[in-house]
Amino acid sequence: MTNADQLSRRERQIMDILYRLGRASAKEVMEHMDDAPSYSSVRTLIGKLVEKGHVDHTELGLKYVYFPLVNHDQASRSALGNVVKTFFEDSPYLAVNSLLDMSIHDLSTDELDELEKMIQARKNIKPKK
Amino acid sequence: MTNADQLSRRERQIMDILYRLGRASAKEVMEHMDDAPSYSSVRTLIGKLVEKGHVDHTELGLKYVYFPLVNHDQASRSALGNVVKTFFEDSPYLAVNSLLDMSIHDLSTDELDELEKMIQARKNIKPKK
DNA sequence: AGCACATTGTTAATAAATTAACATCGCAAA
DNA sequence: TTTGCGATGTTAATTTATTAACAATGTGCT
Repeated sequence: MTNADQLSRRERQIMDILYRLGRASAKEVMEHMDDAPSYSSVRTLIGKLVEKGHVDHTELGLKYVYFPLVNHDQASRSALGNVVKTFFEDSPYLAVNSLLDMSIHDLSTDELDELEKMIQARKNIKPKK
Repeated sequence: MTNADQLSRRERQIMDILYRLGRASAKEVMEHMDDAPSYSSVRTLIGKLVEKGHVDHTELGLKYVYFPLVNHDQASRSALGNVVKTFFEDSPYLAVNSLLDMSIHDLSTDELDELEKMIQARKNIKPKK
């Protein structure tokens, strides 16, 4: 899976919203676009995503509720991997480094503790040098 | 800086290559596109990026060498931030968590040690609860 | 000087994305 | 029932992206 994305700007924008929300109606998608075009346009775009197989929908009562077909976990790894490849020389270490750096104020001591435990656990799994 | 990106698929693709390489000639950019169009097309696209103010060039000897105008560090933070917002509920903790998870085999014990130290350093900076 | 080569500059045709008008359908309230 | 509302379905016009042909420039070699 290299990068045969092929998503246009608007399509990517909508996919991101769907990943953030999990699932959403066309109207909700529109409300989450800060530069939204008409409702009609949003529906056309979603329709294209459905055609391309990126999105499906269920009929919840009257309205359609759309959701991504590639699951959240897989998509997030892919997105993270791309950033690591593009900006961090393909080194997860450098990426984590930067992430810690830029979010020092957002991480609680509890979370830092958790991360430390997580790293220690990983060290134990790996062979000692 | 929300997301007034406005970059087309090809433009984004070229920007990513420039960020990976730091700087590159049109020819080099083309060689790094696995689905490259003609050399002529690549130059047109780069030209548009220059017009839009995303890229500049210096004349190195005969040829032009292009490079991103937004510096690597700033761009990487932005890209990482977007992924965190889209896929990790805006939580750096969850992102680091996932990054560690997906790259367990790529991290050396030395790197794990480094990360642990880094986290400990951050804990010391923060007030004890 | 004159030619080959590598590069940049200009322009235009084609394809795709974006936008949205208009039509339709189904439920629910009067 | 019929009217209105909230939604979906269809189609088309417009804008933007993508592609690339062709011209021009400039260097270095013979």
